[in-house]
Amino acid sequence: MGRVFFCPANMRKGSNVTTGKKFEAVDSKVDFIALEHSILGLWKDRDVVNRYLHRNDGASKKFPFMDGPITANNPMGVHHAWGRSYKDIFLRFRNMQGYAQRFQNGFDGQGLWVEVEVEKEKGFKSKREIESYGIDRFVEDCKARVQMFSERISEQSKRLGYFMDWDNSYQTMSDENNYTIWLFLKRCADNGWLYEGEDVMPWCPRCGTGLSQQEIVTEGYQEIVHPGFFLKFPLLEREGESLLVWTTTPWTLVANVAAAVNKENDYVLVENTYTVNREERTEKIWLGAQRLHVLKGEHTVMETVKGSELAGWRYRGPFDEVPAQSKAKDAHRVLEWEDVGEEEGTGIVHIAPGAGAEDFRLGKENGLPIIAPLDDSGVYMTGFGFLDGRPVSEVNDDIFDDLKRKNVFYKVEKYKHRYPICWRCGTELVFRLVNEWFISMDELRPRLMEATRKMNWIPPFGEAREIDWLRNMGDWMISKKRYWGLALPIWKCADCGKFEVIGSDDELKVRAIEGWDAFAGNSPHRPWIDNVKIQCSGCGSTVSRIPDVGNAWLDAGIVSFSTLGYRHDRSNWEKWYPAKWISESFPGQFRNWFYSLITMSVALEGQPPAENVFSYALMRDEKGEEMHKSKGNAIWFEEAAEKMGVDVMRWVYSRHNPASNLNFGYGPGDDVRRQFLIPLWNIFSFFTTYAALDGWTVEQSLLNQKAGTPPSDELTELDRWIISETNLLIERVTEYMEGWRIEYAAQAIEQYVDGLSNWYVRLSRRRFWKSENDGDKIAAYSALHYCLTTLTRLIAPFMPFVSEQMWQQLTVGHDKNAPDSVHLADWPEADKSLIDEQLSRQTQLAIKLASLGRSARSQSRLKVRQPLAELLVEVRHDWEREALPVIERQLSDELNVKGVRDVTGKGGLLSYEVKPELRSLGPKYGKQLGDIRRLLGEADGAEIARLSESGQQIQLGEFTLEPGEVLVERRAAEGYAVATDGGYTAAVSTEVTPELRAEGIAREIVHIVQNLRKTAGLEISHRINLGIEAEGEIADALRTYTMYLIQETLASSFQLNYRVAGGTEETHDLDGGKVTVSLRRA
RNA sequence: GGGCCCGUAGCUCAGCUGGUUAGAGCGCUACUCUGAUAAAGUAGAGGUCGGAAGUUCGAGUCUUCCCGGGCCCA
Repeated sequence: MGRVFFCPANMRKGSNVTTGKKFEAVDSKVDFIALEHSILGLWKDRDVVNRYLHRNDGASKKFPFMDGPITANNPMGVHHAWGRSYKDIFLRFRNMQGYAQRFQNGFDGQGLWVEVEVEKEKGFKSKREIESYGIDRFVEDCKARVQMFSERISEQSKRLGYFMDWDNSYQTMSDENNYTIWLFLKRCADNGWLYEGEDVMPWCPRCGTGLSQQEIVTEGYQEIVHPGFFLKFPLLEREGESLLVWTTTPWTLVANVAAAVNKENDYVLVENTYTVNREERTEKIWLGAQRLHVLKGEHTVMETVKGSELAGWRYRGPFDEVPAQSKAKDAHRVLEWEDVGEEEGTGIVHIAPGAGAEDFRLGKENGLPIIAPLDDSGVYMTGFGFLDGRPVSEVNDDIFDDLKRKNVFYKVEKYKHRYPICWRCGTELVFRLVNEWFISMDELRPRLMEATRKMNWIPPFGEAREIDWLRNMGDWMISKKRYWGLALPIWKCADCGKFEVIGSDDELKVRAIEGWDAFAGNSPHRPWIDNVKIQCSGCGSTVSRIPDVGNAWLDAGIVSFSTLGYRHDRSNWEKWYPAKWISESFPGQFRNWFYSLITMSVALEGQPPAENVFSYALMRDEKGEEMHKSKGNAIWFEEAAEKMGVDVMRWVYSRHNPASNLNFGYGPGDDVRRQFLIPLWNIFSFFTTYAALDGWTVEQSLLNQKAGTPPSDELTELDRWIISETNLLIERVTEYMEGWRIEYAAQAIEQYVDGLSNWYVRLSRRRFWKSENDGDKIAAYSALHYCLTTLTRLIAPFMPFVSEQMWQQLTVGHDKNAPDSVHLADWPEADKSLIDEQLSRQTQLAIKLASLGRSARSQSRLKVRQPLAELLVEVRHDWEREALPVIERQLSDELNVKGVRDVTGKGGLLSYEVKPELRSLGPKYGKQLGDIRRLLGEADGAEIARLSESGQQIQLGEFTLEPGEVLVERRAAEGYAVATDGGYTAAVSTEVTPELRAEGIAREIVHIVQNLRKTAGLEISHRINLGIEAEGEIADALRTYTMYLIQETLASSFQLNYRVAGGTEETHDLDGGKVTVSLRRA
């Protein structure tokens, strides 16, 4: 090694920046949760959050984040904390790198979810109750709820260590947000994309509103058991024959218009004999050829035809007598429909275009009449006979009886399937014919796809998911027949039918012909906005707003415009749009926020709203099961924060692969605390304890630029190694974080900490412990301090609390240029000149050989305290042989041997004993086995072992043995204990000479004294008076190693065969005799 | 029916563009070591990398098909 001058770039801030401040010892025991609270106080006292938010205000490079609004309807759970940790971590990382950023948090507050909670609070069960309570009061209650939970979530987020501009969060319920959506909707109308349509929609009878496609798919399906009704449709032109149909929604039978078959499939006519009420009955029934097993009783197949033969047949419907059927009953016939399958039911499908989404489409294609049976509360309208005025949920039994009476009932059996339910109240949905407002997607769809492909999706399969959604989705239904939400700015003339979209508050004021004064001063919500009337530009009539409110994803989708002053402050908007990145959980957001954000951005500006989309999966409990309040396995944020600690929580999140579900709980938290956080803390505690003891200060650091820069030979190989590793770590973590591979970054840090703890510190302990303040000791302090201060900044984004504590004690006041919070510090930059790949590989080799050496020692049954003469190693590569002298010291220290010898290629560490494998050789060779046994004994065991293990045949005199026909046993060569793995071998000589034995005894005694010091409650720095009573070889050893004993145990005085009066004492029975140790603080 | 993801040790998962003998943590047992460590080390196991075929000098990794699980759409 040449003389290299050390001066790490990240410490090169100028001369004389250090102070003579001493370190304060840190206890190895720590209460992380108390620490977190004290750090929260420190941040407050020093105004750290504010200074953090504005530290890059003047920066030329920027990295704008656009926050997806969190629903302000409930307190935050640990699953929210997961997503918010990602946001905070990447924001902190970029902030340390010096990018200007946006720190605006968002709250989502309009929509049915809030209404449902307020209804629960008030005990409302229907829309009528809301209206009699007063829409204005109800809306105010919704606003208040959102306000309350916004504050609650803000407080929780602060506890999480989430640094945001909390006083400046945006609200989707704000006037600005709503009016910006008006602008968007007007643009849609101008482009001809906005229309009012009739459709059959999934409908919640309790909430009295339709649900959009997006809403159903999230949590919208449940396994439900329904009655599967089988019934007969008698055919008009084929006397005595019936179609057998099946339905799980008997309430739709009254709206039946047609029956459908698949023209490709086979259908059969059967003569079916079965018993009803002890009476035998025979009927002719048509059904799918693959569905015969649904029949009761006996059957005989009479005829088989393709479905196309059935098309056009007319039948009598089950409810032809009710008035509402008057327009349909003569039209009942069989249709062809390719979607009819053979997997369930009878192969013949009942079609009710007014009560099913697919039915509606089929009806339109075939020009069928539509019968719509239900009102908006799920109650039958008039014209449906005995069903009139009855709620849909109660009619199954009566329909059942009625069909029996009409003799068209065949049978009923339970049927379990996935059925849509209301995602907020759990009510089973029905399908209803309604008028709703839509944004047409035909023109937008290709543009949305193009924008989606331009974005960088993390994980990459997100793009495919979004594209798949865009390909399959229908038009966007944006209306909702509710109260609390965006007031759709659509005024539709009752007289001429013309509708107009108002694009802003100013425009409305100009157009208003009445009601403006009643509205002015209120937010643009119901009921106040509904006062405002305009004049129809078509016919001049006075026009009211439609009563509908908007889909909540409009609210969240507009934020890339509304939060940036798109309407009034273009330059600000231009500065921050489009976002550099956004982040949400992916399972729901492809069709929700990602979708609406892209749609609105493309519609208004023709470009993607963000460059990068970082998304993540779902949280489960630690057993992998879904978390549910009712199941009792949900974890509240506050509880987790105070029990597990926020740093631990955040590290659990950080080290996890975001693309897969996270099994979260106290078990995994505990693992992180024990395996990562405590070892990390212990290094910190170790450093401060000894630095305080020795009075070492940063002024003395070899890694600061000072007059006479120290040459590298002050630093050991070990120091240079850990400094190299530190710079490698900086490189890696930076690269991973820039590539959004947060879990790689966290795992790299974990590996580094493990190496720092279990190799660097472990092997350096003696350097700190020895009493003289020499160059080697100063080098050790310098290296370790450098590592810790660098590491502190690398972990700051992930664990803001513990990193802050470490920064305060390692840097603040020691380095004059250091900011008073780690979160105001710069992200470290790697100094490539300090990275030594060769040294890295060499040390890896040392770690591997040490592991083998420990294994060998453990087989020798000799304690590591017993010094041994030498370690013999075999390695595989030339560079490894050359590296051995470099790592010799590390190995001999770690394994307590006097020297390391390279025996690569020399053999001899192992001897092999080969025996015949009798089970296979016996039957094969019979009596010749004796010869084989003899020949094997004479042969070269090592050579046979080699052949056998490389799968080659073995020539043994006249015999040729297969590789599996010998058994190889390894023995260590005489006088050695051996361990081998993957071509590497380590052996220790097991011979203990009298000299080695004496040294071993001395070390044993030191060990006993050290333990006794602990027992006596002495601190590390206390000096003692020591007395030992012993005889024979123990006494001899102590005489030889008196100086060693005194140094190691900090003894001011030592006397052999003496008992320290009034001290602590212990007697031990050693191999060489009894020994009594007594000591007392000097 | 279409799209996406997943299948590696008892459990939870790593394994990046194909490359020596597939790893970690947890869990179990035994032993060792310890004046930083509530730790650590060593050993014992435990795997036909879901299955089959193919491409290749070489496949956990690429291709195809199949099986199983999950999510989404229809």
